[in-house]
Amino acid sequence: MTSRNVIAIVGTTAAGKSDLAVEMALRAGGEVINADSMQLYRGMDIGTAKLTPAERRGVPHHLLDVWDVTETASVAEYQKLARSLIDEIHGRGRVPLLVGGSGLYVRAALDQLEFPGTDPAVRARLEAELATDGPAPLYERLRERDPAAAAAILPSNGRRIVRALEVIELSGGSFTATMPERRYAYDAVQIGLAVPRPDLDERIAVRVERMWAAGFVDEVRALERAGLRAGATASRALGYAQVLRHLAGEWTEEQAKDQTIRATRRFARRQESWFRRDPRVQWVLYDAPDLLTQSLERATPYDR
RNA sequence: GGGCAGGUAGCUCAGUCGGUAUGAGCGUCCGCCUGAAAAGCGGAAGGUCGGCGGUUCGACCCCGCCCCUGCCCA
Repeated sequence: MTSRNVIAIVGTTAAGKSDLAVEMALRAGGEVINADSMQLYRGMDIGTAKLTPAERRGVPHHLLDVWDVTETASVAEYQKLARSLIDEIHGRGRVPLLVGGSGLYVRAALDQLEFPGTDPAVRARLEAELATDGPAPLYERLRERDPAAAAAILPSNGRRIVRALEVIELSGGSFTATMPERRYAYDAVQIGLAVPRPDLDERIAVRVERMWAAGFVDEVRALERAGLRAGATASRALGYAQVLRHLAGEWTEEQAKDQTIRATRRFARRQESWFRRDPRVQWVLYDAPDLLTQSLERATPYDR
C-alpha cells in the first residue's frame, strides 16, 4: 500500500484533528508536524489544546514548543521548518502528517508559495506611520506605486497595506496581493474534518469550559510573567488575549470566558471559509463511525 | 388593587418636539487573506417600532383601552 507523500489533516478548531492524526500515524507509520500557529509557542498548552505527551501515544510530534511567547510568529520561518521536517521524515521512510487549522501555514508547507523578504526597520517605520496617520495616506502611496496591489487590498486594511509597501520598498518591484493558483509542492492530500455548525458551536463551548477547569487562567498568569504581553502574536491568541484583559481588571473571569467562546466561534467560521475554498480538500464527517478507515482510504491513492 | 418605569432587528438598547426607521453594538450569513494568520479587513440579511381602537392629510411618536415585564405601595 503506497500512500501519499504528505498527509494533511485540516479543519476548524475543536474538530478532533489531533486525535485523528495520532490514530493515522499509528496505522501509517507517520510522524506529526504541527500546522497550528499557536501551538508553536512554548508554554501555550491548555489554551491551544496541545496534546499531552501521553496523548501522543509514542507518535513523534514536531514543531510544538519551538517559539518563545515574546517572539513574533512568521509563516516564512514556519515554511522552512516544516519543509525540512518533511524531508527528514521522508528520509526515515516515514509519512509526514501535517496537522493544524492555520490555513496559511498549511499552504506555506504544502504549496508552491514563496514569501518575499522582510526588514524589521522598514516594517517598524511603516507601522509607526500607520499608527499615527491611519491607513489613508499609506494606501494612497500604494496606489501610486502598485495600482494592481492597491486594487486587491481594501483601503481600510492597514496591515496588508503596510506589508505591500514593505515588499515594494525592499524589492523595488511589486507586491502580489492575491494568492497564487493552488499547486502542491509534494504529492499531498488534504483531509478535512467537517463539523456541522451546531455541533461545532457546542464543542467549542465545551472545550473552553474544560480549558478553564484545567487551570487555563493560571497558565496565562505564568506566561504573563514570562513576557506574554510583549509578544505581538502570542498575546493575541484566542483565550490568551481575553484572559489578559481579565488580569488587567478590564473583564471579569466569566466575561473573559464568554468572550473566548465567541471569538473562537468567529475564528472557526473563518477557518471554514478558508478551507472550503480549497477544492483539493477531501472532507470527512468528524463523527463518522468509520472515520479512521475513511481517512486512511483518502490518504491512499488507488489510482496509480 | 394602586403608582412608577419600560415594551423599537435574534439580544442589549439609541431615536424621531407627528412627515416613508441614516439606527448602533453584539449575534447570524457570506467573502478576502503571500513574513503577526487563533491576526487583519470587507459585504449582506434581519424590524407590520407589544395589540386594538381613536385623533390627524399623515402616528413608532399624541389620546383611550388591553396585554406583557420590572420596581415600589397596599
